[in-house]
Amino acid sequence: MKEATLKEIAEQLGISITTVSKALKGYSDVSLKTKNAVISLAKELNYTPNSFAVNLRTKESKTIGLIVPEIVHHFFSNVINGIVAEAEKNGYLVIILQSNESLELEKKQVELLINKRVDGIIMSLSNDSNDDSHLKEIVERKIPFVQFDKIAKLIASSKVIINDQEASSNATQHLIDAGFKKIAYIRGPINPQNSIDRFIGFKKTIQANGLEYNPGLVYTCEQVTFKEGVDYAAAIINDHPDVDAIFCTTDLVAVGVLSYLNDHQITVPDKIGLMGFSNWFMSQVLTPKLSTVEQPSLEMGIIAFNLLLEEMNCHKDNIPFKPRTIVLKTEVIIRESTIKNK
Amino acid sequence: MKEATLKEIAEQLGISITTVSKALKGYSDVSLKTKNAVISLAKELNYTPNSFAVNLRTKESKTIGLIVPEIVHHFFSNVINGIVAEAEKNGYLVIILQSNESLELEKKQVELLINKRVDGIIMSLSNDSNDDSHLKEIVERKIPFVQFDKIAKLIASSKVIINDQEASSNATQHLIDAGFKKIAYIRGPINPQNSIDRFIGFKKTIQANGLEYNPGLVYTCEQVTFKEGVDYAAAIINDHPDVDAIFCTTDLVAVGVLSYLNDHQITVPDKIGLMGFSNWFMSQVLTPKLSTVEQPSLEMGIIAFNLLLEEMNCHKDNIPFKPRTIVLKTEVIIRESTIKNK
DNA sequence: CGATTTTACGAAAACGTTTTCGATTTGATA
DNA sequence: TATCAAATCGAAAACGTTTTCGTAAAATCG
Repeated sequence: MKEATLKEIAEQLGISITTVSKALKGYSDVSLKTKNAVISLAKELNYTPNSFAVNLRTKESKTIGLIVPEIVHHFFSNVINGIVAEAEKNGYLVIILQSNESLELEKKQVELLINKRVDGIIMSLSNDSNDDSHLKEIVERKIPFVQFDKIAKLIASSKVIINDQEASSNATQHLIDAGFKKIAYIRGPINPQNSIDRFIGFKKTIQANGLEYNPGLVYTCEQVTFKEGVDYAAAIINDHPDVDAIFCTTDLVAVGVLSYLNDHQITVPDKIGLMGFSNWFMSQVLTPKLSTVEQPSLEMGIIAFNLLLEEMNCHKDNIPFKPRTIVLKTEVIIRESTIKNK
Repeated sequence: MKEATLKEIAEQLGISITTVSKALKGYSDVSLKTKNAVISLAKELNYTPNSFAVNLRTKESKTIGLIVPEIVHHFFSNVINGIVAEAEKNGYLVIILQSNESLELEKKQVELLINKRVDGIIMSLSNDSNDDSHLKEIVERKIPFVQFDKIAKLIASSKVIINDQEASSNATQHLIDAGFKKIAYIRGPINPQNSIDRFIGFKKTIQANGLEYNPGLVYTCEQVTFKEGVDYAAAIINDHPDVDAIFCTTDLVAVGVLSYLNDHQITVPDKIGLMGFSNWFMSQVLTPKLSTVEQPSLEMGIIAFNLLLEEMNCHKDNIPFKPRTIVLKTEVIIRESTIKNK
C-alpha cells in the first residue's frame, strides 16, 4: 500500500494521466462522467498530489522563510504569530529560523533558505549584523524579500519598521513632563539601526528640553538581557546616586532594573522613575506596573507578509516590483512606574 | 541570467550531466581533473542544487512539521527552540504551525503537513482535541511522529512528557508542608491529559495528608489566560474567604491571580499562598516571586526531535521502529509566594 | 604482446506532476 | 450529405536531479 499517484488512478480507470490531472484540477475539457470517476477514486485511494513533483514542475513551493534573532522573545513571537497566521490564510507555509543574534548563523540560514528555494524571505537582522553580503545575494537572486524591525537601510527591499526615533523621543518627553530631571539611558547594541535611532530620540529630546546631556549616563547593552538590566541598575545607583529616572531600550532590561531596585528597597517611581520599550506582556503585571512604548508587533507581521506576497505575485508573473517601506505608529503607555505618588 | 543547473555546467564543460552530478557529490569514479573543473565552474555559476528535483528524486525533503497550540507561550517557545536548534544541527528545517487551541485548525494543519510530505511531524495537542482521526492518519501513512506535552495516550507514537501527576503532587505537598490548609485549585481544561493528571496529583495529595478534599475549591480554566486568573481569584476570595492558598495549573494564571491579590491588598503569601506551574520567566521577577514547578522545556524539544530523527532514519532504511515514551523530571521551585513571613 | 583489471565516463530511466498541442469523436449547421 | 465547431481525450515534453549499468580507454600483469 504505497502512495497513490496520478498514474495509478489512470491505470485503474483505463484513462490517461493527463485526463486524471485535468479532472482533479477542474479543467473544462473533461466530461462530467470521467471527472466524477476520477475524483471518487482519488478520494478512495487517499490521493494527495506529490508536492515535490508539483514544486519541480511549477517552480514554486508555497513556502517562505523567516529569520528572527530569537523566537522566545515577546516582540518577535508576536510578529511571527502575525506572519504565520497571514501566510496560512494565503496557503503559504513558514519556515522559521532563529539566528541567535549571530551574524554567522544568520548567513548560514540565508543559504539554507536559498537552497530550499523558498518563494520569499522575511527577516529581522541580528545584533551583530554589520555585513550585507548575504542580503545582497537574496536581492541579486531576485528572491522576494522583506525586512522588519532590525533592518539594513541600504538593501533595496521592502521594510516594515516603526519610527524608533520618534517613539523614543515621545517616551523621553513623557519622563521629562512627569518631572524627572536626571535620566539615565540603557541603550541597545551599537549596530542595529533601531537601537541607534532610539538613542538619538532620547538624546535629542533631552537637549531640546534644555537639560544637560551627559554621556556618562548612557549604558550600552550587548546581549539585551534581564541580567544586564540588573547589573546596569547597580552600576547606575553606584555611579550616579542622584539619577531620578532610567529609560531602557526594551522592557526585558527594564524588568532587570526593576528587579534590582525592588530588591534594594529603592522605590519606583518615587525614588527612581522607570520606562521600558515594547510593552512586553509582563510589564503590566509587575509591581509597580511598567510604563513603556507599545509596538504593533502582530500588525507588523501581517503587513510584512502581505508586502512579501505582493512581491511574490509580481515575481511569478514577471512584472517588476517596487519595494516599499512602511512605518507603523507607536504609543507611549503610561503606567505606575513613571507617575510619582507625591 | 537564470538559475544554473547540472545541465548547464555539463554543456559548458563538454561532459555529461551524470559526471557533473557525481563530481559534485564526491563519487569516486571521477578524475581529479574533471572534478576540479566542475567544482570551480559550479562555484562560478553560483550553482545550488534544485531542491525540488532532489526531493522528488530522493523522496525526502529534510523538513519536518511542528504543530503547537501557541507560539507566543513561554513553555512552547522553549520547546520550539530546542526542536529547531536540534533540527538545524542535523540538517533539517522545521515548519512551525500553531493550532490556536482549535481542533479544527489542528486537523487542517496535519493535512497541510501530509500534503507537503514532510519527513516527520512533532506535535502537542490543542485543548479541545478529543478526536484522534487526524493523528491516526499520520500513523497509518507511516509518517514518523512524536507527541509531546499534551498527548493522545492511545496513539502509537513516541512521546515526550513529564510526570504531571507526580509534579503536581510534589507541589501540593510543598504547600501543605509550608502550613497551608485550605487550598483552592485552578485547573486546566477538561480534555488534555496533562491537565487531568495535574488535577489528580493535587487531589490525591490533599487526601493523602488527611485534609478534606472540597470540589467547590476547584475552578476550571477554559482558555488558560491571565484574565481567567484574575477572575477566578475574585471568585475564590468571594466564595471562600477562608482559603489560604491557591495552586494554579500554570504560571500565567497564577500571575493573573497575583495581579488581583496585589491590587486588592491581599498579601501573598501571608494572607494567601500562591503556587504556579512551568516556571515562566516572569515568575521570578514578580513581587513576591512566584513558587512554581520547573518543566524542562528546552530538553523536551531536543529529545522530541531526536526521537523523531531516529524514527525517520529507520523509515528511510525500511527497518521497523518501536515508539518510545520518555518521561522527564520536574522540580518544585520554592520562592517567596509560598513561604510565610511569620 | 595478449589478457585482465582499473579508471573514467555517459546513456538512460526514474521520480510525479503540469501543460501544450494535436487528434478524434460527436453534434450542429447549411 | 458535406462542412464546421464543440467536446473529449491523450502523447509527449519538460522540470532537474540521482543512480544503475554498461562501455571504452588506460593501466597492469604474466
